[in-house]
Amino acid sequence: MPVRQSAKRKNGAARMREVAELAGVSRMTVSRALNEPGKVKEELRQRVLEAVRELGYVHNHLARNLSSQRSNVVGLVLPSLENSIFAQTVKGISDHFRPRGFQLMLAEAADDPEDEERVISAFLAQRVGGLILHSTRHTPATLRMLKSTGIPVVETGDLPDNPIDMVASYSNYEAAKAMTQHLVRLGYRSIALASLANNPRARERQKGFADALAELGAPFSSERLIEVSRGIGGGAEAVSYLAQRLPDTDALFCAGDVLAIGALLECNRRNWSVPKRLAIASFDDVEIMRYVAPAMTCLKLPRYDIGRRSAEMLTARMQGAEIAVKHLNLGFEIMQRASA
Amino acid sequence: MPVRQSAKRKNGAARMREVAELAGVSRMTVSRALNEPGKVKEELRQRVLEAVRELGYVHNHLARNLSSQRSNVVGLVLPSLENSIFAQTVKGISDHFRPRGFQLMLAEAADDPEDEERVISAFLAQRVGGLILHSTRHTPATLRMLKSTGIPVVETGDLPDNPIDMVASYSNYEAAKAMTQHLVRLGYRSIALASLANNPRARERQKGFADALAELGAPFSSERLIEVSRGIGGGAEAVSYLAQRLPDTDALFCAGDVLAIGALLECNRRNWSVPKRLAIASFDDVEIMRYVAPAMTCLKLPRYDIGRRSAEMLTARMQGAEIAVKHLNLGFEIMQRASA
DNA sequence: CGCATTCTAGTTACCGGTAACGTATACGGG
DNA sequence: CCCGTATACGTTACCGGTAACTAGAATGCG
Repeated sequence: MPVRQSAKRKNGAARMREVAELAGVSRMTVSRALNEPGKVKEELRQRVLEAVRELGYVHNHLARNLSSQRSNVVGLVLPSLENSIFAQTVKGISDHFRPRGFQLMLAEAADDPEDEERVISAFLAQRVGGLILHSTRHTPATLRMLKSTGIPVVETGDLPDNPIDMVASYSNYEAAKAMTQHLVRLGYRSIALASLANNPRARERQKGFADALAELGAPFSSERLIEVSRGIGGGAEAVSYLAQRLPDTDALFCAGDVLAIGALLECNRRNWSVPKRLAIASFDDVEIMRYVAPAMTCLKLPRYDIGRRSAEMLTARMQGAEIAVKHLNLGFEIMQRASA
Repeated sequence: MPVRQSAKRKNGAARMREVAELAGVSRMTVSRALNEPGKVKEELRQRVLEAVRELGYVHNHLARNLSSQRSNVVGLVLPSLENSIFAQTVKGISDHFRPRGFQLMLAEAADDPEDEERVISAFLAQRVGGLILHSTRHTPATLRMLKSTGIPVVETGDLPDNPIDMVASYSNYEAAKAMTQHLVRLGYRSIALASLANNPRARERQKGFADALAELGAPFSSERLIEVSRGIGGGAEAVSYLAQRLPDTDALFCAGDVLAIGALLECNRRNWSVPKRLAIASFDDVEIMRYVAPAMTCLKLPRYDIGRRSAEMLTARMQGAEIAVKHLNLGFEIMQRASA
């Protein structure tokens, strides 16, 4: 006695062939009804959709992507999953992708190009259709892999000198330089920069800071580049360092929102009035910056837009379009508040 | 004149068949050399690996997953991508998955079950091998879909009454209740709770709060359940509300770290001493809680472990193991500090 | 009204792997 | 020495779709 096909399946998921049989059409018609509705007559399309509903059919994008040699999946590589700064970028990406049927694959590569290489290699194995890399430093092997697959890539996190493909970012160098110039214009004479070590973006910020001071003929020495540890404690370290080693410093520029909060709290603890005893400026405008007392002067970076625009460029290219402007400098803004 | 096979390919990626030819073995041997190294003689395995290197071959997991009817991809649904609270959970998941060759697909479903249904449906189309849902409220259609595919699912964010499959979480009800009892023990007599609206987890916290007060015979009325808007501003709203409507309140329990910070800043602005004029306790222990003045009394929730344990259970099940304990209550801790 | 063109749906082959089974060789024990 | 069992690799069929091509029907146009 023949067993009905559907009863044979270990896995409950219906296949397109069953939908086709139920609707009395060929598989190809089902495929078209789902992917290019305009190419199937309304009546048949309805029959197909009803069969889909009845069987609880779920389109198999694995098979679709394999067969069509395309992909609706995009890989995103972030330096850190814990830093809420990146959350806005992820949100921008996700907001763009969701209504368009793209999926986001996420991985972390802690500012280590070797790590990034492994992660990208895994993404390529999944045959992602595009990549967003929050990093501009890559191993030669990574560059080779990306070149040879030819998938669209957006780099962000900084404006690289030799982009792989597309870019959507602001310039860490320019932003740090602008804020430094701003502080000088405000009258501060002895400025220090606190930033994290081992981070290419932090290094660009240091360069921007140093160059701004040099151009303005303001006093500068490398001891004004303070490298501190991650987290709020790092901000406190910076202030303690100033108290001990550079007590004449009148402004501290923190290359990160968390550091700035840490510095502010440490000033409070020491009863240093901000900005009178020490002015503080921050690199990132998160919500709390507007609410602390004094409100924090900072750079406002286009975090959300970086995500949105990256996703836009990527989907355009994945759908075969050529992009007119491949390198987006999304700029920044200085939010002048009370802390400096 | 015959064209060499490799020259025909539009897409540069080498296929397994080419690796097989170069190594002088069958495709199957290549597949085994990559997936079950023990089943291939060392010499052949080396030949295969060399061919892989020479051709820059990247294993196609799309084809692998389709053919093997398995999947190395897990879907994660979060209520919000912007809330840094979830970042720790994502990190826990990612840390577990990465060394094991699993990939993470991410999507947002803003505490809306309909939204979640769409997202899950898209994940099923991608044939994810498992799901982690930061939510315990689902549509009937969602439950049907998940039941029929039978893939392993971990719910988190709260302890649900009728779990779909596995659970790894703490109890919002119990946590809120414990903190409320703690505040009462500390001597506070007139306590209010600030939380967000339209959020099932917030509702559980309200219940725990109300029940704790009821059991202790402490005064309670529903006007002590303050619903505020998201963000730091929400915390300020709560304090303003108390100032106007319930000035005798001596402790404010904030159902979220951001609200607590907002409340604290608003108290500073009003020159209300914390905890003397108003004690504040928070629901989540983020780094800043230890550093604000006064340091914030709060609940410490196992955010990272939720991610790690969820991923552990999922990978075990995806590899065919049966799980002894499917429902994990990961508990919480009260961090007694200075703000209450 | 006849023929070229467009539309619609079906057929065939293939995407790039793996499962299941088959076969030859090596091995071990009675 | 023979046979049962591993071991190591190959063969065949299939996973669930889509591209490219084909054929028949409908439509447009001079």
